[in-house]
Amino acid sequence: MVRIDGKVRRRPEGTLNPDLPTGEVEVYIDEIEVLGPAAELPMPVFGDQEYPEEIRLKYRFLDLRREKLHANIMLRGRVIDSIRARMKASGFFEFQTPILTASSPEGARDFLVPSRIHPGKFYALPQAPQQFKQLLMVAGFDRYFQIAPCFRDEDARADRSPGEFYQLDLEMSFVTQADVFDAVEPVIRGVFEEFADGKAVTPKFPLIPYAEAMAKYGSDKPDLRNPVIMQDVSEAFRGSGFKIFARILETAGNAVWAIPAKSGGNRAFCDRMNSWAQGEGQPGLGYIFWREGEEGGAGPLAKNIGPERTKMIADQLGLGVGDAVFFVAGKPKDFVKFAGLARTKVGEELGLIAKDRFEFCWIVDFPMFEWNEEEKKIDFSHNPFSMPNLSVEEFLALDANDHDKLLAIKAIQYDIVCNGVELSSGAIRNHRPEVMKKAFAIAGYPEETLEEKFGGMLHALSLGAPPHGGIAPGIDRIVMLLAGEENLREVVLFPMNQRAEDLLMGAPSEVTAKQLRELHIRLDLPKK
RNA sequence: GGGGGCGUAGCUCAGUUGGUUAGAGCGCUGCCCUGUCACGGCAGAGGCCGCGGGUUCGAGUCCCGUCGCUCCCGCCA
Repeated sequence: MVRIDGKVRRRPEGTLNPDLPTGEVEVYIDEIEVLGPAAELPMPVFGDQEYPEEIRLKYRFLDLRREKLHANIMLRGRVIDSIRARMKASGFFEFQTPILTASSPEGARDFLVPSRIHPGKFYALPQAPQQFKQLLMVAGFDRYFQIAPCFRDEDARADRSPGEFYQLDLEMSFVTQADVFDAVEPVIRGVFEEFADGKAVTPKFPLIPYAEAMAKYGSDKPDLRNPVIMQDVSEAFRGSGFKIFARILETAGNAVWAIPAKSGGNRAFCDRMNSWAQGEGQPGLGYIFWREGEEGGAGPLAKNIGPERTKMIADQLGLGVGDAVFFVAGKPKDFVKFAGLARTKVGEELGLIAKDRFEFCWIVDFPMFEWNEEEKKIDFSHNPFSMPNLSVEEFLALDANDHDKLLAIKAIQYDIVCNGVELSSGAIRNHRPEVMKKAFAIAGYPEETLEEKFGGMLHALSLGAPPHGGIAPGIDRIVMLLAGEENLREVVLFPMNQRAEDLLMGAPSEVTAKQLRELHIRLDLPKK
C-alpha cells in the first residue's frame, strides 16, 4: 500500500492507450511512501482467474479487492437502497424487530443462544420476523417492511446460504392477495428494470396456479425462459402396442406426459438424453423423433405404437420434421420432479432458453394440505399459518375425514419465481383463531399443542386482529440474479462455507471453560 | 445423514498401458533492459502428487479406507 504525490499530466503523443480508462494520463511522481508493506499474496487479485472457495473465503478481504466481487457487493448496496426507497415511496414504514427471541417449534432448526441469567433456558435467533410482523399488524401499524436478517440452522445449497440471509420482509393490513401483488410487483419489477442492464423484465407477472405449474413445467418454480411446455399424452398410449406404457396406464391415476423438444430430432441427442436419464436413476427416457424421409416418426416407440398414434402426438404438441419428444410415465406425483429436470435439460441442451430475460411469475393456489403416505395422515403442505381459500363458515364446517375434499383446498399462499429461482413466498395469514384451531385439528394436532406452541400468537389474534398478509423476497437471491451469479457467495460480503464455517473469522469456535460455566453449560461431545 | 465430482508447485492445470529424474503457464527471487501499461530477456527457488493402508519388482496412475472442498438429495419460507 503506497502513497504517491505527483502531478497528473497528459501522456506524450504515441504513448496513449485507449484500452485503459486512465490511458490518456500519467502521474509524474514527486514523492512515494510505503504506507503498508505487503507480503506475497496467497491469491492474485487481478483478472477473472478462478480459485478454490476455501482460499477465497479464508482471504475474503483479498477476494473482495477483485473487480467482479467488488462490483457485486456495490450492486448489492445499490439494490438495497433502491428497494428501501421504493418501499418508503409506497407508504411502507421500516421497523426493527428483535434478534434475540424465542425458539419457535415449526419450520427450520433454530440457532440457540444460552441465557446466563436463566440457567437452562435459551433464546433463539429469528428464522424470520414472521410473528413480530403479524403482531405489528395487530398493533395497528398497517404497512411494515424491513431488510431483515433471518437465521436458520439448515444445510446449504448454491442458492441457499447456511445460517443467515436477508429478506425484504413486508406485511400489510386489510388486504387481499391481489392487494399484496399490487404493492410488491411494482417494487420488484422496478428494481429489476433499474439494474437489469438491458435484459427484458416481465411487464406483468402472470399468475400460474400450482397445479398448472407442475403439469406444464414439472416444478413450482418454473423457468419461463425455457419455452418447453409438457402435455399429457396418455390417450396416445392407452391400449397401444407399446406395452410398458399401456400397462402403466391400466392403473387409475397414472399418466404419460410428453416433453417436446423442438430441433432435437436426431438420434445423437435422443440417445444423450436417454443416458442422462439413466444417470439420474431412471430406467430410461422413451422418445420419438422426426427426420426427413421418416415423417411417420423414428425411434423404437414410434415403431411400437404405429404411425397414427405417432401423428396424434405430433399434432397435439405441434411437432414436425427435425423435432423430438420425450415421455415419462407412471404416477404423476412420483415422476413430476424428474419430468421437470428433463424439461430443463432439453431446454439447456438445445439452447432454447432465452438468457437475456428476467421472466417472472406468481405461483398461486398452493394446496393447503397434503397426504402423508408414511404416517397415513393429513399434513400441512406448506405454512400452517396461511388462510385457506374458503369462507370461515365453509372451513369450520369441514369434515376432518373427508380427505378428498380436504386435499383439494387451496391456501391463499403465493410465490414469486424468476428464471426458475424462488424469490419469495408469502400468504394471506390466518387471523381467525377458530380457523387456525380447525386447521391444526385437521392436521392431527390437539388444541393443547397449538396453545402450547403458539399461545402468544393465538392470544394476540383473539384480541382484534385485522386481516393481513405479506411476503418476503430474498435479497441475496435478487442480487444474485441481477449480478448474473449462480452462487450466493458471490453476492455476500463474508459468506460461510457449505459446512457453515467462517474460514476468515474462524467461526464457529470453542469457548473458554469460564464462558461455559457462566452459562451453566457442560459439553457432551460425540465420541469419535 | 446419504449420493456424485474434485484433490499434483503459492494459483490454474497437464501427466500416456502402472516404468527410471513429476512438467507447463501465471506468480515468486536475483540480474539485465527502461515509454512501459498482462512489457521483454537471462538465471533460479519452489512438490508428503490431500492423508493412511493394500496390490505390484515398481503407484501421481489400480484397489480399500479416511479427510477436505464443492454440487445435489434429505432438511429448509
